[in-house]
Amino acid sequence: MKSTTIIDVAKKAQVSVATVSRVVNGNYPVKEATKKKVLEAIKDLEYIPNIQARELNTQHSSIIGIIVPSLFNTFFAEVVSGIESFSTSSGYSLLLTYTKDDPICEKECMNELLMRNVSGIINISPNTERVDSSFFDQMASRIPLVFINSYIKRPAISYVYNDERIGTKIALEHLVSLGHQNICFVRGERSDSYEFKEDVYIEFMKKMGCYNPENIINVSAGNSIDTVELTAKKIVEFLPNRKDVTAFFCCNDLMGVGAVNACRRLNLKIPEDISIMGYDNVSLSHFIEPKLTTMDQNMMTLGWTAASLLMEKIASDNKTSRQVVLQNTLVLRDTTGPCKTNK
Amino acid sequence: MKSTTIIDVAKKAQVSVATVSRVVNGNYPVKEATKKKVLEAIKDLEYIPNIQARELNTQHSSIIGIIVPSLFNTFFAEVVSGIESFSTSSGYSLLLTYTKDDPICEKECMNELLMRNVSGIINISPNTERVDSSFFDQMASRIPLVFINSYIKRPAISYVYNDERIGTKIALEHLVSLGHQNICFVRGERSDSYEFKEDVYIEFMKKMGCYNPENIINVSAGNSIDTVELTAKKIVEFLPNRKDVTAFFCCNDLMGVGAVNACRRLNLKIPEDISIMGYDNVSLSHFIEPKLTTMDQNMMTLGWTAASLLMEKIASDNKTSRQVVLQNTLVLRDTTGPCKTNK
DNA sequence: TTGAAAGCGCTAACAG
DNA sequence: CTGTTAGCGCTTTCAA
Repeated sequence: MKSTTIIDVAKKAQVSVATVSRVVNGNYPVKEATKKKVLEAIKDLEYIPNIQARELNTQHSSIIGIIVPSLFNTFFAEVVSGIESFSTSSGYSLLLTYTKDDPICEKECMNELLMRNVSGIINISPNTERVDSSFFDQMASRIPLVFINSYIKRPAISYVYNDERIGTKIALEHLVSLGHQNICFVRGERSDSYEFKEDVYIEFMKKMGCYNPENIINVSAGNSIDTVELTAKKIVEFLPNRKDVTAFFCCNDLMGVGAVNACRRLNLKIPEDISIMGYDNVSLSHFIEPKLTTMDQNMMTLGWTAASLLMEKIASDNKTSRQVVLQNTLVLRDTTGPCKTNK
Repeated sequence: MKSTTIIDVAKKAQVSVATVSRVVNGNYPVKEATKKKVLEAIKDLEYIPNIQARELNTQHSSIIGIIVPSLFNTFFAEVVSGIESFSTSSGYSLLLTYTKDDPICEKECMNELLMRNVSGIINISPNTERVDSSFFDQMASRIPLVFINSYIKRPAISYVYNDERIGTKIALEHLVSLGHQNICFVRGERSDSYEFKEDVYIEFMKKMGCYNPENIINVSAGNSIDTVELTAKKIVEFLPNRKDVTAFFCCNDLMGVGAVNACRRLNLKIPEDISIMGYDNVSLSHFIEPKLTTMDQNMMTLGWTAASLLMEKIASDNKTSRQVVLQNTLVLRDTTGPCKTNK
């Protein structure tokens, strides 16, 4: 499987390899007649340039490394699409690695990408708190790094994330504006984002004078294939004993959909009897009916911005870092409505 | 951002680059003391070998190119996970490209991967009928190619696919066994898999003596974020004029969910009034309620097998090809039931 | 057990 | 405008 090289083309066209290189890259003047000869030879030989060799030479790579926990959660798939939409148009390709939610694996991914000489790395939902942060500092000094939705900040790394504190508040205010007071908080375990949201929730509810710690439900795994069903079961168990609850705030859309399913099983009408807020606005949230009211996490923008931040970093030879904060916006759909008891 | 090279290590350890290479690769004997010196230098300098240079030299690559239409349908994400589970353990990385359902783009992806010198390409759901098949032959002669769920077969390409003909038949038989006769076929455009499902459908319905070309609905984009809604709208339009239709066979689960939504909007009870079959068994199919009856496409196995077939091809220097056929199995859930008019 | 050196395919001075 | 040549970082003969 020996492939044709620039030398073969040069021989066939009876010119030097430099000339071939010139017509391929179009970066230096070449006489029209010569160019034609070369182009012909390229076509005859079905020559395709070897980018690896080119990039070894130019000391420049056009591959972006991506680190995701998995693609199973469409949140990540949507972010990757956002990255792709930016990077493809700038001539970059995507090298994809999986952490499987394992910090050790995450380190390996980084090393792997470094060896492959990618021009930069985008890490979606890094496990910063579980990996020695000096590791990230060290990495950041070697290669442009952009983190998406990371909670720890290091000076040499660029970040894009949503302000989920404000987003949570907006969501809760929406429910309150509809007259809800007994709002149940549904979360998963082991993610800073749940902690943040819970903090905001507790403070908010206390200020309203209707905080009740029993209204916090933890469904354990928050991003697994089982999250929907886990949530549904928990709520089917919980709700019958808590008739006063009129709304659910769910930390992500999987939980939101689980809540919808639970209420259906309990023969509750949505949103007449009970209101449900999701979070993320993954496609699932509008695939189901009633369509889920949720907070948009701007996945496409997240990915797109991450890619553009990475380009900035590459352009500045990794000398600059920047942070971009996006705002979650309320996506009003069919699962929230006026509180029954206040009608 | 100059990174440390093998030369730096050699200098620091006061040995030749060849020796460093030997300890890095562990493929030739090196005296213990020397090895220790080198290892120390590597650690001090935080040396990471440049795989691009290595592979340029060894004429061997350890990257697998993947071509997907998009990641919006989790079908693809799940297949990619299957590929990943095999390839990572064999030391291969994944270069991901998107066709956006565009045959031109698909060709570009192939070229892009070829230029990047990947060791082989896995194409998930190729668009074979719209691309000049000589293009694929030509590609196959240059680089190991594995197609997943492809329609056309070329001798130099390896294939894994589900026998969707039999699967489609099983699905249709399931509907017929419930008494359905006027079964509507819902497909998208531009994918081989729709074509052969339609073939089977037509033949099947003709044999039953109830084929009606008007019962074939094309929702256009079959794998986009809009597929669910597109399908729902089409069916909401279609169904009121076709009261005789009692069941839908949908070419994938996105369409299946769209059909469920449509029937709900029309106040039809599922499965009492109407039955719906999906196809794929993506997670979405059991996230919604009623949970979708569907055909399992073994996405993980599909991906895993594709990767192993690719390894075979690489090992044989692209001299051998093989085909693996998997069977779709019926996943009985809540959206199919006895035909009303036959009750 | 080690080093010197050729070369993987390509680009970019430099010289003509 | 075009050819010659020196590498990019690495592996691997071939000699020592």
